[in-house]
Amino acid sequence: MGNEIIKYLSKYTSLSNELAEIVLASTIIKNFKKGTILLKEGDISKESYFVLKGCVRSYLIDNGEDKTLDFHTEEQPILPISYGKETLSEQYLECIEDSILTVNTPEHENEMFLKYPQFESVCRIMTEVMMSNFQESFVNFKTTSPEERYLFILKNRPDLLQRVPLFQLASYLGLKPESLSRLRKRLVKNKRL
Amino acid sequence: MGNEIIKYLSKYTSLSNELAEIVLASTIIKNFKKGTILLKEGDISKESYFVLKGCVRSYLIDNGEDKTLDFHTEEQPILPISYGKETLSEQYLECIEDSILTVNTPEHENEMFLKYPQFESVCRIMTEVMMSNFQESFVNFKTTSPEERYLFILKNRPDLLQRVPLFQLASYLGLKPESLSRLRKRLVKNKRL
DNA sequence: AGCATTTCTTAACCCAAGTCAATTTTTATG
DNA sequence: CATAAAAATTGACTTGGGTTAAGAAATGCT
Repeated sequence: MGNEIIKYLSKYTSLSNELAEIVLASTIIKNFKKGTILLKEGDISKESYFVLKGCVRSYLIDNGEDKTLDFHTEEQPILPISYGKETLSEQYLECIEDSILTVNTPEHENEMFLKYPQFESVCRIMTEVMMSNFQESFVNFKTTSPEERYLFILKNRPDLLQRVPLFQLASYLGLKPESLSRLRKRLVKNKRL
Repeated sequence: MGNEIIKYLSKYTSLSNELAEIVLASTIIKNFKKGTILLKEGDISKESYFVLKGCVRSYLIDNGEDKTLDFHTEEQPILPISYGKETLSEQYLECIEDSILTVNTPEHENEMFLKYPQFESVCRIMTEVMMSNFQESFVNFKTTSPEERYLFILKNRPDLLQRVPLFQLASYLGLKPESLSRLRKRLVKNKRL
């Protein structure tokens, strides 16, 4: 447990064995019980994460309504919107399963940058990769209907349907639970899905 | 013209006078006529931009349908989704006004990083800022209705309504032109807007 | 200026999502 | 295991966006 983060970094940036050792040695891994709130509205976000095991839901309360922004599962980074900023978070992060996460802070990062300047490059590239992936998610959301989004999840993250309650999935897809219920019914009827 | 980019960088990162000079001296500024396509489907994206003057529309053709992803105007960076990646772009970038842009390439960046290692830090921070802003845009889009999005534009980027044809604004808001037309009519009727 | 093209608006109709309310199913908990 | 609570479904009704088609308004062009 823990070298997943090296595997992940290596996918996008060439990491020397030396630097891999350093990253691995300085990575903080923590366990969180299901239900743990990692970040809540009004907090200042001081940590970013990487999911080794489990599932973290990102959401916000908008006019009293709980709206899921994302589900983070194995091998995915979690970068809070206000991470490293002074502004108060509107975002919540909740472990919806027992989870094992690497935990990172701006202070820790800066320390690493000073000690190992090559690490700055790794982080810049990773942020660029995350930006690119995130842009793709946005495009995907913007150019598809709720039905297409549901089918996309079914195809690309089928595990989510087992791990996540439907009413949370609904808000993730931009729907009310009742509508997701009807959408699913419609699919079964029309396409024998 | 050109020191806007320094002003922009300085908003988010502390730039030494020396580094500011260097950035300014090595910044490439180009003029583009209205209608210029900076990036098109199938291209490999080799340039990122910063708008000094004008307007660049980002869009893609999805099932034959033109869908606007963003409008980039003065003081805004343009980071193509596939910038620096090997993958073929699905995205288009078009100057919808005569525009003055700074032009940047991965090669140029890497050169700068080698010569001026502090510049890597500037770029990392800028990418983090862009990531954060972009996440906020996504949240905004995901948690609002087309009407709310229209009112948001009206409030926060009123210039767009003068600069951009409504049918392009419609797809930006996630609507068909006919629906935007009705939406606007509805607003006038109900809220005397 | 005059004509063609593009953009914008309007109307009628359909369908999917929202709303509200009630019920069923599933899950948690003593 | 029984009961309460939470989650999911269903139904009736409203509303707003998509579709198609037509016409009006604005813009471009020679």
